[in-house]
Amino acid sequence: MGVARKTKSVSELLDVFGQTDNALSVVELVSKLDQHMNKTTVYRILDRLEDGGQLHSFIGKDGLKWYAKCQKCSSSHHTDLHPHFQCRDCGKSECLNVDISIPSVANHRIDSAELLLVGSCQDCLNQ
Amino acid sequence: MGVARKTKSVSELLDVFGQTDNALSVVELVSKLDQHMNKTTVYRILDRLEDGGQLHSFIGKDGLKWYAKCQKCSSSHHTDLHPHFQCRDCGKSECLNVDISIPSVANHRIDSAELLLVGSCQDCLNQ
DNA sequence: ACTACTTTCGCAACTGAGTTGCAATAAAGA
DNA sequence: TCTTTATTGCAACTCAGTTGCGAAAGTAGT
Repeated sequence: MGVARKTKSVSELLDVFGQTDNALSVVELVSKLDQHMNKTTVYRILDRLEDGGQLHSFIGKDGLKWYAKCQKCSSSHHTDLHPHFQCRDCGKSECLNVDISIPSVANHRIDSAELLLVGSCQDCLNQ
Repeated sequence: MGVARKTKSVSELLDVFGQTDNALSVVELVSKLDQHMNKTTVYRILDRLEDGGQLHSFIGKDGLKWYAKCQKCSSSHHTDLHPHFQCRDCGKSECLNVDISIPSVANHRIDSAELLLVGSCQDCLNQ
């Protein structure tokens, strides 16, 4: 389905994603939008935006959920297969513009893959 | 540090891992060992075993933590870098004996990587 | 075996991310 | 404007994982 109605909450959330190229954790979004909407609403809108192909999500190294804008994703399937990077120092995550190859595995059907790289980002290396 | 004392609980937990080559979710372990030890104990022993290099862990597609036996891991760093597979039908996870190449990323220092493949396992394909 | 020391365990209470049900609200089309 | 239906807020809940502390059990020394 995705988003059916352009509500104020939806545009506010999209605005936040429009202001950055980084991925955003749900926790961060909920607290950033705390004055504007309920956390349940944040969760539900993120769901719908992912459903509609505007956002994609991944699980960070600590098990928390992150969302980022889609570049080449479609609602049917996410063609924009790319790794994600998470900085162990500052915690920020980002999408990487790198192609990855998914190994084929005997006797398994692979539907999707998620590669998470953990290390130090540029900002944290320079200090 | 790892495990300093060979307690009954530690050997029971290692026994469970000895009986399978699959990865085991913490949730599964806690419920399987429910009659034998407290869940806090399970969490703490798993921590110590990972610390000592006997087990390694990864985060499943739903954000839950999984553990598996180490083959070539050391306590200093896990040299046995391999992807993990999780079946979207039955939920089971396993370590894959496949080498993966970690892309290098400009202006980032990569310390570790985690590749999770999601799809259908052999058992679920055959039914 | 006994003692002393230190790690480990159980318990109970807690934290925090994510979910659910339902009544109230607000888009969008007629 | 009216009606329909998606969306929102709220409050309560679920459940994985954590914490503090007193009790129990390894381990080393004698």
